[in-house]
Amino acid sequence: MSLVPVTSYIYTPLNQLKGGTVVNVYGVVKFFKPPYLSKGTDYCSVVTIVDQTNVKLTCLLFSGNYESLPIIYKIGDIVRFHRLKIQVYKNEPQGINCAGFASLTFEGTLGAPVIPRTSSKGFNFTPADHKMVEALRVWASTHISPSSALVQLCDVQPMQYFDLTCQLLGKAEVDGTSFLLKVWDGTRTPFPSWRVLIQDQVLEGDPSQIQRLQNLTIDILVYDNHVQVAKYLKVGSFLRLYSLHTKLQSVNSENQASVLSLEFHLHGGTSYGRGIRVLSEGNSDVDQLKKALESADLTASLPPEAICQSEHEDNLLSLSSSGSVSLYEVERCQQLSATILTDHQYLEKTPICAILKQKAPQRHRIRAKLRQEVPYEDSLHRILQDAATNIPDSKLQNTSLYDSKAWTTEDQGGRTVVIHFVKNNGILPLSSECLILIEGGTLEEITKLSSTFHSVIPVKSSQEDLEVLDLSMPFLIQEKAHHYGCKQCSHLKPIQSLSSLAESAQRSPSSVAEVLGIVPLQYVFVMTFTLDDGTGVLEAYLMDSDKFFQIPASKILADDNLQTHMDMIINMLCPPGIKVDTYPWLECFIKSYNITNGTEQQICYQIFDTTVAEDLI
DNA sequence: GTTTAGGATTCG
Repeated sequence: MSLVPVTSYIYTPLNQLKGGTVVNVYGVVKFFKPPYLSKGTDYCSVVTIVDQTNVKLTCLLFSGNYESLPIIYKIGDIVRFHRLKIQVYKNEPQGINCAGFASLTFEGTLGAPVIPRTSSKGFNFTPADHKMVEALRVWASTHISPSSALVQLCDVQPMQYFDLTCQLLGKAEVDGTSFLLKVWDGTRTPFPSWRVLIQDQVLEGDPSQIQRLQNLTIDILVYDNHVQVAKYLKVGSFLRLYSLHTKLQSVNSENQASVLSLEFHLHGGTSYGRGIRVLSEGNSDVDQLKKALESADLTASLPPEAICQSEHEDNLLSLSSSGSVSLYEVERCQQLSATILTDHQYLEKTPICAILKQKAPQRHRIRAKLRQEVPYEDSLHRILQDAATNIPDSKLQNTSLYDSKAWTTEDQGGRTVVIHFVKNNGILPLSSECLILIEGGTLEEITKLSSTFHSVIPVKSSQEDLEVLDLSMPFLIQEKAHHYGCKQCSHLKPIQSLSSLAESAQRSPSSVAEVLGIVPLQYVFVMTFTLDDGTGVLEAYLMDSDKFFQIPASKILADDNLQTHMDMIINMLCPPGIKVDTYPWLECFIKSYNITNGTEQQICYQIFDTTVAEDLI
């Protein structure tokens, strides 16, 4: 045993971590929450790193001293942690700081100087460390999506989360739960910033500077836990605000014209790394910001002009003055468009709020997101559940048309299920050729039965005869093919009408529909898209046989692959389980037209000449 | 000396 000072540290690759050990690690920051005051006594920072083994490690770092937590500015930064304890949480290794924890942080950009950011004094840094940082930079450049380029205010879009690098010009207390920050980055937003009402005397900052830069200055409201942080920020300091949220609002001004303004919110909580961090001088992003401030377009700070829809329609057309899409780095379809236009590319974009104020007929190009979460299976479940409360009538069982068999479930509140096996000339066909009617079945049961029997019709008992359910429900199910009827045009006939069908016709959806008085829906995708671009919401119809989805509507019922394909497209347009804000953008052409509904005039919108982008299908 | 949080957007 010798007491020679440690001159070289061993760094454990992230795929070799064992619970209960204390290790030294290097990694690229994949996610982080800037230090914030925890509910306990310490500041907390959550940092997820990854290394060349492609294994991730989430670290919980606590300290009573804000400065001693890693000085991470953005995703892609490289960190070195010494004396990190590895524990196991939810069956995964997790890092947590322990006595003697120390960190260094480096910019992750290839070629940038290797200068550690740290509060540690007398830290050890060798040529081997230098190499380690360089190696991680090289690896990250091909394995980590390039760290999000700086989003400037001229690039921001309505309805977006992004990180903003800016200088603080003014601040003011608004109320207990919100605080106003006035900031700028030298560029001008595509829509004028909202102005948060405050009492003049509470604004801290240079009023003449704020006045001079008013058209380059935005108002940000920060809430809840961020208020404390905001209070102590120094006017003039350089900041990064993480996961700032934009929202475009249409506000009626005094003269009744609508004025659009862009709101900036830093919501409460720390989800997605929401927070504020003061950037130190010498940071390359601060240098870049300073250059932008110096070269700020002073013509952009000419007298105020509200963008007014009735007078300056043209000003509204472009959502981004730079014409570029947001640089916040996510999948292609989230920032570009999941759809492409097949014609009329000359049309410029119009915000929905402007379209809603115009007369029909018109043609517009829009960029919006689907708003609805598709309730498809849920609504089928609901219709079937409703139908199952209807008590099957034993008088309607075992007729000349069908043989019936009834069950009562024991563990489901005595739900009764009746299956009626439709006969052919008094004889039951083989199950693979048999049409059955089902009362009280669940979607799972119906799906299962449809794989055994040729066709399934969900029914319920009514006064005289069985009848089909709500036409929101398929009237006929054949394996995975769901056949729907038109709610408006169908005039339902009793189920006994099936007895007029010949054997082969019993299995044909069009024949079944005809005798039951159902007008089958034509093979056209008919959908209502609720489109939202942050300025307004518009309901547009899509009536499409093959163009939009590039799937022939007539073929989809019979083709599993096409159905899967369609599901994928729909899931891509409105991914289940995520918020609308993160849905992909859709660029669409819509045309407006007038309809008369009784005495009421109404404007409707239909999507045309738009198709789902090919690289997404 | 212990707890904090344990990534996974607000709803103002």
